[in-house]
Amino acid sequence: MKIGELAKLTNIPASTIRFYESKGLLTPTTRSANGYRLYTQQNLEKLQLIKFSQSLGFSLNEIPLLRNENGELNHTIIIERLEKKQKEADILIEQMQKKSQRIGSLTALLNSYWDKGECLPESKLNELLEVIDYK
Amino acid sequence: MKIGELAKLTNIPASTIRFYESKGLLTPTTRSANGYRLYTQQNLEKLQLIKFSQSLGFSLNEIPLLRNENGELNHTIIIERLEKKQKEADILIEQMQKKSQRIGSLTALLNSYWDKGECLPESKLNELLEVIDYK
DNA sequence: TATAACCTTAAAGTTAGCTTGAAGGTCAAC
DNA sequence: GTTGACCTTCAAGCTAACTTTAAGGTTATA
Repeated sequence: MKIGELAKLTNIPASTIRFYESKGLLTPTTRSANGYRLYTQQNLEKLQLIKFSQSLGFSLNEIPLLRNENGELNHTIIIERLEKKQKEADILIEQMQKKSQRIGSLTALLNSYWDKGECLPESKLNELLEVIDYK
Repeated sequence: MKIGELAKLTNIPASTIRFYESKGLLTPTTRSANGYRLYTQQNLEKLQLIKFSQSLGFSLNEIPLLRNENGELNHTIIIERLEKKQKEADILIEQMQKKSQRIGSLTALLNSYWDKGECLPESKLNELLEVIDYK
């Protein structure tokens, strides 16, 4: 199939597919006589695997590292990196939860000032940050 | 105080402080005769508030929007935006939790293949993605 | 045959939040 | 009087993952 068809099937812009090629991530198996890129079902699956890997938190630079020299997926490395990504994700979750809590506390605090008809004393920032457990 | 002192006190590089000024976020109250930037305690607090706002998820472009024309913090807008940021954070947490679970399922699946001495069948990607609840 | 919908390449632009570099002025100490 | 640590401005560079533009070749259809 030509690049436009692949783009439609995967919902990935042709420009992005060409960009991935320039990064060495996905080279079409063949070219037609006129120079058009021709993709196979395997190419399509590899493209989907790229998007899937991204969704797991892998950068475009990391994706080729999941395969060994002959292009096969390397189980050992994949599992190792997956566990690392999971740890990173879990740390991020914790940080985001703290952030969400801080926002909640801050909102409550601002509302209590507001209810008293007062303004947030910008000079009391440091106290404020302690109240909502920042730093 | 001069920019170097402010940089040391806040642990923010002088280049970053100048960059914030170029973005209209923090203008020093005065300049000395030789053109050096001179900052006050209020300037320092405003700088810390910038960093704090960033930590809550506000972009540099959003930060000025939290103040009204005369430069005062606008409670109504702040609370409105804080609630929006909290929702965004909570959505991100959910997504990250799903991602972490997907990684866990995928790792388990890969390990089960591996234990049987088999390789991941790249062509069965679609089945795989269903197993780990992707899409 | 013309026109629209494809395809090609190479290079530049985008966004955010900085950092780095070049070229030079200021100031305190030795 | 010179060395070194400051400060100044303006401009360019950086990263990631694309997108856009320009200039041109190909193909299907009316």
